[in-house]
Amino acid sequence: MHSFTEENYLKAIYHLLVRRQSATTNDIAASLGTKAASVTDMLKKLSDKKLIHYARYQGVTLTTNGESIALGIVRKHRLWECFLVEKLNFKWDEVHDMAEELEHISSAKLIDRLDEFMGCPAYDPHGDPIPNNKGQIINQQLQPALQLSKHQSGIIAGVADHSPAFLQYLEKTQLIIGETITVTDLSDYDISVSLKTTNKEMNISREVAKNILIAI
Amino acid sequence: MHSFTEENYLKAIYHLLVRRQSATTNDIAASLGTKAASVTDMLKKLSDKKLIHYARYQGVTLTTNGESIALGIVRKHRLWECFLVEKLNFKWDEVHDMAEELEHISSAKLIDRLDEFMGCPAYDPHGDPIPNNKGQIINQQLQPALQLSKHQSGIIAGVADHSPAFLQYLEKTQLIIGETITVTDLSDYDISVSLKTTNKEMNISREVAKNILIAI
DNA sequence: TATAAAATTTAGATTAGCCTAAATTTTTAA
DNA sequence: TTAAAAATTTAGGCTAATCTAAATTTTATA
Repeated sequence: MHSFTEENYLKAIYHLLVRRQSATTNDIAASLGTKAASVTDMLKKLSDKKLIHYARYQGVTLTTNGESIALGIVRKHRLWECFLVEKLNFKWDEVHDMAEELEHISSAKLIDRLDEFMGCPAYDPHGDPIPNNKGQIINQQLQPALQLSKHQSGIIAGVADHSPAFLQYLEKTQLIIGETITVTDLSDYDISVSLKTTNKEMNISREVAKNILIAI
Repeated sequence: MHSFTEENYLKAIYHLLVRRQSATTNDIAASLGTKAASVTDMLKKLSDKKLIHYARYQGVTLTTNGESIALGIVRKHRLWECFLVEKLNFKWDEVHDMAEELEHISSAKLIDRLDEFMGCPAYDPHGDPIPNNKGQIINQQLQPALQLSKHQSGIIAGVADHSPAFLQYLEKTQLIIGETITVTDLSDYDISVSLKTTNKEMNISREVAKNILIAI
């Protein structure tokens, strides 16, 4: 099959394309914690294998084949996260590193059985959609809570920041997936957003509001 | 931590020491599917890391540290096999290769949670004992069914051959872990062993009888 | 629109793990 | 007990993935 390294490159490229519509050498290096020169080497190899479209100095996109491998990795990552949270009782901020290893377990049969065991979930614990075994994935239309206008309500459906620190903050303040929030105040000169949930009212920073994603 | 390769060497050495009381360069090479020269290279490295006791031309043994790493890998392998069989409904002849990958997932917390989730099983689906999280393992006293004398009974508790072909044969003939068998005939010039189980009587070859392990 | 800055690629090395072929040591057996 | 066979190690090389430093290309800006 493909090496862990190749899989990680394809996944990083996939995420960059989804989140920023482009994947450049430097961006890939930053997201993998390697150097640009190493990325260039790997881009040549992935290009030779027809997993990416690559022209020197021009950035990359995934071929159909490359994208389907990337989606397979994403599927495994997210299904394992479901398992870790729902069956092994891990918190949503604890599972990323473990899933980062588990996503490279190769058996397709295993992942399909795991999918079944988990009841074929559509979303992982962070609200990210799980590709099915054909590589089809729900195209989420979410917006940052910061874009809600005063008195507008929405349901928390995802996060734009997956860092443990942010996830722990949300857990602590009960701003979790599925919760309905209503913006009570939002002013230009104030650095915070006021909102209420089912149980309480609170203030969050604009930075936090930017990273809480609302279903449209 | 340690590389997958190092872990695989330590595990192979552990199994050789358990099964044959010695681990030589050629044996290690054979069990890992590599060449003796490669093994020598790795033995030097493991010795430098104080994971094995190694003197040129003399074979190896594990240090306390090396053995505890090996037992950790064995623990993970066998717990994942339990999970695959009991939760994901795989057959006992299908799980080896998947467990071979899963055993390298590093998180100790994950494996302890998995242990708990599975109800802290003492044995894996093939009857092999599972080390606890302190590296303690039940020392099994088993004997090949071939050593039973005529009219003697015993309970199948393990297998000496883990190959899918052998496991499938046992499955098909219902000679599975926990089954009580009684030897009805066993003669020097006959190449087969006659026995009866709860439901039926049958003949098995001496080769098969040698690989079925009975609790003493 | 030239030129400085930023981004990217190339060149040349390094490390882990593996290999083959040759040399060495140990074991076996005549 | 010594010569042949077997086991093991050494020597020298290969590949994948990484790095730094230097060269090249693109982009931004004065």
